[in-house]
Amino acid sequence: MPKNKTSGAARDSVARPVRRTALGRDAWIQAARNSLIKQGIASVQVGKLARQLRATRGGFYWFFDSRQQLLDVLLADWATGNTSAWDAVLLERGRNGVREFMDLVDMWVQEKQFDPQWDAAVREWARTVPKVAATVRRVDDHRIDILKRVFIDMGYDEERAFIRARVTYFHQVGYYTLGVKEPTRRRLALLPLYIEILAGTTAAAEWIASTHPDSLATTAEESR
Amino acid sequence: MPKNKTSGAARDSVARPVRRTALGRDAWIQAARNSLIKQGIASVQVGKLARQLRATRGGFYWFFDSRQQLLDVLLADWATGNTSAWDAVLLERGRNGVREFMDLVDMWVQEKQFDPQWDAAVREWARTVPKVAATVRRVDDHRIDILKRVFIDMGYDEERAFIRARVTYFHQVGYYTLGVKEPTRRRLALLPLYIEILAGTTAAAEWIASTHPDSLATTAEESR
DNA sequence: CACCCTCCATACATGTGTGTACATACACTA
DNA sequence: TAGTGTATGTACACACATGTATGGAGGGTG
Repeated sequence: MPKNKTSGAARDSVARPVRRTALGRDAWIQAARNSLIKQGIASVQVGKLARQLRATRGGFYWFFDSRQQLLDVLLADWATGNTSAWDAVLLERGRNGVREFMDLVDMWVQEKQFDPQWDAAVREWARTVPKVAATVRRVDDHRIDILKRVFIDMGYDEERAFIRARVTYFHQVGYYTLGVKEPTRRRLALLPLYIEILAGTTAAAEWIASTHPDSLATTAEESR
Repeated sequence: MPKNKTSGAARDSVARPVRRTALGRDAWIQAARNSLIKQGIASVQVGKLARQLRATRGGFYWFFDSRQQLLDVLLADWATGNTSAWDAVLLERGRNGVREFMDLVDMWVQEKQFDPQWDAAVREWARTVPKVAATVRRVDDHRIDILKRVFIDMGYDEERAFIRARVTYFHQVGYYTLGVKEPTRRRLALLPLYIEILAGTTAAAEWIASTHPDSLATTAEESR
């Protein structure tokens, strides 16, 4: 057993500043979520997170028993955190169905309140881990059901509302899965055409005019 | 250097039968593709493939310089192999646009000629590897362009054809990304409703009747 | 039959990730 | 100021993946 401990700095000391406040459990979780979203579940490694946090792996195991436990937390966080915005739409029910639908559309266009990249990352994760797949499926079914109610409020019968909910949701998932990057302007310009197909109504123009008065709806060239 | 070689069986010899014929390069590629589709790109490991093939890693490096080279082949194979069916649709152009559209729909419903799981696996892979993402993007754009031409043949103007192509393609990607599993019967029953929304025509019923006379189009309960 | 080329097995070196043991620094309290 | 719980650093053991070096089995061909 070699006891070469003359120098306090070991091999992997990389200019680690003295931290005044403790990291805390949440810091590890946030770092993990960011890594998950940006580089996939395989990149969520204790050592990598430690480097990002300017720390070593030692502290991690104070908060978590194992890496797997962290992953479980990550999944649970997603299931509750990235769907709450959906539920809000149905809280004020009985309004015009079109209005409810536009609230969801607004959520997608703005990309506030819910993060499509987060969705995509978890979906990628789910493809190879059954437990994750089950959770994602629950969330998807829930969201589709919300959409279905919205279409029912718009006057569609059960079956047609279900199909439109599916088409709309699948379309949105595909849109983000393909990573389409368009400026908000362009997105708003195309919006009426999307709405016409998905919702079967042309009542998108005045909504855009009222919520985004700065958009001139210029139909520019496609710029995915 | 310990020379305990009394037994010919080493640590990783797992009842390996004497192989009469050589594996060949294609055997490695096929095993890799299967593993990619079923368990993701991270599972494509030289050791794992060797075990599946009842061999050791030794032979692999005779055909490939590195694991990366195998992955490159895998990507190239997908780009050419899983899109050829799309191109075939446009070879006999000038037919009825509805007919062309139905050919694509048939491809999706039958899940022949192209493998949605293969698509999903590569898409998952693309999310974290830019080079793969670039290839997937090229393929996606190409397919969307094909769909656009089909809609133009149906009578839509450029812009509307483009949007319908997108909605249709995104919808399909989402459908497979979510891993919806339905019996073909159920799928055919819902088809007219899908077509009505996506293509804006009700000309799906007679097509189903002519190509799938055995389907009674029973609108059963949803059974994702 | 000898030879050679193809293909595969074995052993080794290396890198990297996880989890555990233990020492240690810091803050807060008595 | 001594003490206690919280949080982190350091070192070790282990597992496993990649890639290299090298020997050898086996079939075709002169």
